[in-house]
Amino acid sequence: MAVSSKSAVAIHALTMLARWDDKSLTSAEIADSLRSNPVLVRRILGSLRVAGLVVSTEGRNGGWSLARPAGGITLHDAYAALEEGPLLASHPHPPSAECEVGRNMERLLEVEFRDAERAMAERLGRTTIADLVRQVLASERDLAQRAH
Amino acid sequence: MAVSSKSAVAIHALTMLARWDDKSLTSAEIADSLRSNPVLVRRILGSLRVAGLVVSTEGRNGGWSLARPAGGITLHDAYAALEEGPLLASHPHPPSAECEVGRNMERLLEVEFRDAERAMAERLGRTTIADLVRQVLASERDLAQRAH
DNA sequence: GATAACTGCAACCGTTGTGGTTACATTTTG
DNA sequence: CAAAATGTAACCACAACGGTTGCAGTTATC
Repeated sequence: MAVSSKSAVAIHALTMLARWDDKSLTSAEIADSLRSNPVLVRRILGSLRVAGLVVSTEGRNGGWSLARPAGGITLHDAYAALEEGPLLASHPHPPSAECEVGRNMERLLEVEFRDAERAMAERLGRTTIADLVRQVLASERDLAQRAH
Repeated sequence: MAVSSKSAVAIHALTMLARWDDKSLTSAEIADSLRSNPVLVRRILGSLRVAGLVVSTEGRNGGWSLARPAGGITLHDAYAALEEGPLLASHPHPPSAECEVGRNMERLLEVEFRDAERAMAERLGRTTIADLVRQVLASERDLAQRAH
């Protein structure tokens, strides 16, 4: 378990905002669904706001809503808004330049790791929040049908 | 920076073992190149041994060597030997089943995250330790040539 | 204008993982 | 036996995470 659950929480929240995009949701409502804490939710949504994915309004009847259509927000957008820096960490400190391998390793690894990250980012970028809402609605439809 | 630098250290060590595979290397020699500590190196190489990537011999003149040809060891092998569990963490605890989104999110996210991880793993699996040794040797050759 | 319902934010807390280190038992070679 | 190596356990400082309390600021409603 390397990457924190912040991205999962963010995607969950974004999906809720997209599912009920006729109104705005409060951090308390989202926290209820997550079985978590309003402050935690506001922290994460705050990062999403900085990234331009959501907007918030203060005061009574305030809350959160999407800043743009759910079809234009990918899972990678959420990930990138929360996780900074490279996914795969290189050496904790520069290796020895006296060693034939040491003086080349950092540079070579950087290329490999960057490509690996890009592969993951590309995959996350293929799914949008709108896709998830569609899947949620489809699941609920199936569930209702099976109840007969 | 989400994934620890253990994988980077492991790949560095494996590349050294492959570069000088006529002899065995000690944890102290590898630690020198990493500017790190022999105990740390033994810890990480210990995991690689469990994964069947390297072998060690105790006692005087002991040390470490590859358990199989460097062309058959990929960067993903090293990564998998050290990092356990999913890369992308899902919810810290199960969301509310009362929420239409909550009761579907975990299952949907698991698919997305697993696919993203697989994309990264696939990329890491394309490069072998032998590839890195070749690149190190090529760099050194260029460097020597440029010295004229 | 007071009150209620929100966001925004700072300050903590306990837990976990990381990188690093010391110390020591064990194994093997010279 | 002595030297050189692995194998481990124990510990430390640090950072991040998930969570929580408390409170200031903002806004709609009565």
